[in-house]
Amino acid sequence: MRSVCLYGGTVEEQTRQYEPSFIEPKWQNIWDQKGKYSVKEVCGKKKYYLLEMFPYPSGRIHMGHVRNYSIGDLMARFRMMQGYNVLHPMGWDAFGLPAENAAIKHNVHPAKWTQDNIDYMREQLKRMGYSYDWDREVSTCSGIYAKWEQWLFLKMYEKGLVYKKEAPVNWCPSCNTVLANEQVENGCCWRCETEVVAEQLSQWFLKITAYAEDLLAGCDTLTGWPERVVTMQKNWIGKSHGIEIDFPLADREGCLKVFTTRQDTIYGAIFMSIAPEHPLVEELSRGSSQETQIRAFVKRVTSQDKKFRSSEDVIKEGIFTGAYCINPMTKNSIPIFIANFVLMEYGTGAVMAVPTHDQRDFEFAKKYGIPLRIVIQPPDNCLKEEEMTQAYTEEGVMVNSGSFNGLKNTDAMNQIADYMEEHGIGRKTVNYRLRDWGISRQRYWGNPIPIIYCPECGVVPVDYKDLPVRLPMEVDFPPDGKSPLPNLPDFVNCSCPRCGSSAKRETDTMDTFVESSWYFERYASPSWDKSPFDRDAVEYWMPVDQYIGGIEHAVLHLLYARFFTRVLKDLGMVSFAEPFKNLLTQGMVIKDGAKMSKSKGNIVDPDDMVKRYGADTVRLFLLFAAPPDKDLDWSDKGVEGCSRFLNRCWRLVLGIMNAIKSRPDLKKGFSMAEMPADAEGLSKRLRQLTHQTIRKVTIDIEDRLHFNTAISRVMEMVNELYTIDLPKVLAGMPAEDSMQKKADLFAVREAMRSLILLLSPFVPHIAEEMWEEAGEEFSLFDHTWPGFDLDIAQDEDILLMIQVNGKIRSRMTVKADSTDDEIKNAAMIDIRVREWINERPVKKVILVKNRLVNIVV
RNA sequence: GCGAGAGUGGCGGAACUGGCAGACGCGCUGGACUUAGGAUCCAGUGGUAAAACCAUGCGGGUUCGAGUCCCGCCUCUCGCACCA
Repeated sequence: MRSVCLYGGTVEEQTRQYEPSFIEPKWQNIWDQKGKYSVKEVCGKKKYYLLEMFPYPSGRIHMGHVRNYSIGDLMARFRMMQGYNVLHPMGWDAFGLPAENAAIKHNVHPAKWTQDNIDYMREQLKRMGYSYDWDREVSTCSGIYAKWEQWLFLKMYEKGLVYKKEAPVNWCPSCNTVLANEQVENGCCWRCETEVVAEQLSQWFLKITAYAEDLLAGCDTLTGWPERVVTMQKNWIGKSHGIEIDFPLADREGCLKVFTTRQDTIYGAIFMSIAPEHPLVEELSRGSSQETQIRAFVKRVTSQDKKFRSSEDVIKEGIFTGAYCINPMTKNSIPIFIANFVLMEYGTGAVMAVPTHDQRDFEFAKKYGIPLRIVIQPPDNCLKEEEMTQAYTEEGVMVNSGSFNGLKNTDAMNQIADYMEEHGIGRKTVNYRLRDWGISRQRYWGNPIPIIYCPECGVVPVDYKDLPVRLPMEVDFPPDGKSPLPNLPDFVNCSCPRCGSSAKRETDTMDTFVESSWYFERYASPSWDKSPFDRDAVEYWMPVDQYIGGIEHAVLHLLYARFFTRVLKDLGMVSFAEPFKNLLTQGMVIKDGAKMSKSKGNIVDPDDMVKRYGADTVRLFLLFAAPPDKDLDWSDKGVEGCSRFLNRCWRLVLGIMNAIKSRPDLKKGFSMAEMPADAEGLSKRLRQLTHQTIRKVTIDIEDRLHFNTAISRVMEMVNELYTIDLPKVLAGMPAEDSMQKKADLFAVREAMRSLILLLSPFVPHIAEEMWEEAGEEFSLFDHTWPGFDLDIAQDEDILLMIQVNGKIRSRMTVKADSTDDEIKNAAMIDIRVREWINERPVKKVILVKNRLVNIVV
């Protein structure tokens, strides 16, 4: 017989303990059995599509997932309570390399490994109590998903958006596969950080560049996205306006095309630099006295790995080809160099070199003793070629530039471009940094590319009726990490769909970013089998109203998904171009100053935390410790604080209910819910607190996405309720009924109900349990989000600061309806204010409504 | 180098359009209740002897009033990076 003390130990009654390990599974089962979160399209009901980036089934959920999904669940439940028809699905980005590595290491089939992981992680997510509609679960390695993705590939093929070409590609020697440009970070593989090397390979590409302009223009419509993500996308697309200029070759046919954005400097172009990979390298250097040296140079540079070659501190070097071309403006003959810093991937792979006004060209010219020619002079001082120590890249006045002399270079830009177009020297062009998306992967565990190579017909797409091309399940994984597919005759050998002769199947699989480019549409009709998705369902749910995920996909996944959506639109399959209306990029979970990772040994396992504190506490902590878009420091102490707070809420609600239950008369008044208009005393104080809290929490969640401050508002309310000591107040209420008693009881109930409702999207289990304890009906989540009344929330008395010369010297309370003059006069006669004014004449009195009075003397 | 963001107590973080700097939580200190307290409740907690003064990276400015706006620096984080 132990007494649990409430409010200084006055209540000698056994109070039920808060036991998350009991109540959390309880409510999870109830929600599950009642199908609480499965949704249908309801005509006319306002929808809300809340999506979190689906996980790769790596084995276990980590804290970053838990943070991501806790934010999502909060927002989903909040919208549900606001009356939206909320789609909140979950699935698995299930193809990928780790499954193959596991196959080699543990001798388990990737399909089994993946499925086991999915089963385990699904249980982990269920234990967190997220409001997913599990009926819509999608796994991208399933036959049906693969089928419709291959179908989309073929549609794109028909549209000319898919092509195969031999090109230098990014090869990751550790993953044994090719990577897209977006998947190379600082010259290293995005997944394993191995240095990427260049390989010449024949590869399948998706023509994302055909949408470069549209993707860029669409950026301006992404008003619900973080600005930096939009900027990153814009930079990645990298549009630049310029002009393509023809430099005729001297002593032979043809010309060298260059792309430049600085046509104003063309009169200073006194040599030419071309990339070592440039197709004219061979021809131009033929017959040169140093042909062998040129070969050696080209070979050396092209064999350097990407990271090394593109790093800033690589010295600029080059070699003269022996050939010349003509500067079309000066008509001078200028030498053509091969230079290591010129990129074949950008522009035309050739640049006109203007050493006086481009730092790279300057360094190059200095090294090889090429003379300089200034064509732009700064407005004030006069540059001299022989005194220059660096290139002058600022604005200025044109000199040495024929008929353009004397013009501001910024003004000359267009005039020169026009002149060149008129004289057939060049064409205005737009150039993009964006490259086509290489999707071939030399891997097994991915979606097969549905293509057949026929010795008669060439490249032939698989027939639609033969979809999907299935991965063979009987496979041995070679220990060298290479794909087993090319060595499987049953898979490779097939007959040509066109002529029937024996043919070979494509053995590359698709980049897994293809799956994540349309899964959000698949959720709308996850078992649909007539096409990738049911158009009506997609039109009902899409676009995603709120998308939540890590910043690491700012370019990769988000760009691909935008591209795919545009393709679907052009295929007539959807009506919209942008898939994600609002985007929230959540920060990382940090421990001891570093991102949680196995190698750092600073991982906190969600399972352990849930076991110790319960899912609600973990969720609350992740939402409370930082705003969602900032990095979050994991703190064991902080978690305890959240656990403590939930216990406090629990005792508060149960304490009130105990007091009510022990007094039949209170119970009666308590449930009547009738509020007299002119509330005074307790009820007034309580109602004001309640409505102020509702107001702040609602704004914090809905408008500002500041969940941490929303929680702090609720904490303030709880603290305030504790100082009132409601159980004691209730116990001391008179036996006979009165209007005052009714009002007070109503206000207590309103406060308690509101408190639980405000907490519910953060901590749904304890909220549901307290709701039940408070005698309310299941389910809390059928109840609408509490509204607030501004009149009730309004303070009658306002505390005003009084400043003298901008420094706070006193404060006073005034009635909310006081006039300006009343307030000013009241401030002037304040004793402390008089001392500070000290008989000096008052120059000015500034009044800021509801804030302060400032007296200037 | 370019672009974006940030710099506030011992710590995580508050402060909407300029208007009580440090909400809320952690930690710490004291007290209450206790056989006990690492449970719970109450109080305190930026600095300094101070009711005054000083404090939001540094230096200027605008203003009655600046964490917030402007100018110039410093530092950190992120993205892009020889892009012609």
